[in-house]
Amino acid sequence: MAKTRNTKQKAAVLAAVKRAKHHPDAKWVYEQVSREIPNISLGTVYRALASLSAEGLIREYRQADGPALYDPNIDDHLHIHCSVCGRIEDVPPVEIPQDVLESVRRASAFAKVDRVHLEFHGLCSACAAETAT
Amino acid sequence: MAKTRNTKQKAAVLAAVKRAKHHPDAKWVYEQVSREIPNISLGTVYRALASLSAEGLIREYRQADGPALYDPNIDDHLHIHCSVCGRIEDVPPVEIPQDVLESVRRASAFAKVDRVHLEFHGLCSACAAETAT
DNA sequence: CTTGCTGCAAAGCCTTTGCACCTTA
DNA sequence: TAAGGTGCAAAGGCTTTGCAGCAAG
Repeated sequence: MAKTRNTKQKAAVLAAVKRAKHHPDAKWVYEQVSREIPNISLGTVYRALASLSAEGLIREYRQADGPALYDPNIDDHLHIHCSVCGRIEDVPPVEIPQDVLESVRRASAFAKVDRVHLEFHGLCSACAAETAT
Repeated sequence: MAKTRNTKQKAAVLAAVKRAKHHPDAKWVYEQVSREIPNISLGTVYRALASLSAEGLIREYRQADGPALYDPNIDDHLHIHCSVCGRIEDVPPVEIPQDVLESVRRASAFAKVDRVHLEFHGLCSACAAETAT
């Protein structure tokens, strides 16, 4: 890995992501960091986010729709999405049994299966309460 | 659902997706259909794909990176991606046990968990053969 | 005839990138 | 002072959309 410098921009981006109480996107981070460094550019935010992800200090979470999200939580975990409001919460990892992976491998004729993407969708309690109304 | 008309454009788009031996994107479909209907527009292809997906005749498969893919196979199934060449193959569905879903629901404090997204990544046999060389 | 569909082109959204200047180590 | 980072703005990839004319039912 190429050596990376400590700049105030990158530090501010890291701090912003780390203090987020959700899974922010680049725009949110940009707005946050702009308060401290008013002339920072969005391009720099993207570059810092990419660099921090590569270093493992944050996690990049690309979604099928919408912008990439950045996750301050680098521990192993999964996500659940509320289908109504879009809220995303962390949940503990779920293990897929080896024999299931093996059957997937056989069904696909792949040489190996090394990664599984698992994500949940549901209805968060806030939206459930509103719906009930 | 609003009633939808049968146009030759839509029929040609459906036929193109159905005869695809892979998971085509809009551009591929556009190129295919252009042979029959040379002046069809890409916008129409997108609209037809959206309409056919809504009708359940094909399946839309949005990826985190790259274009949306359209799947001629509407039976319940999952996908495995080769991390080297990007090839995508279908695999049979994998059931997540109810008690696992329930523990996810509890961990997230969601009212319910109704959908699970599961996808595999690995190394396809063709790429494995090349790597071995 | 009515209303949805089409072709065209423009715009939109998110992200990356080229470049000249600046700053870190 | 060398090399990576920054700001700016432009471009890029993919998709959607406004509009006026066309065609299916």
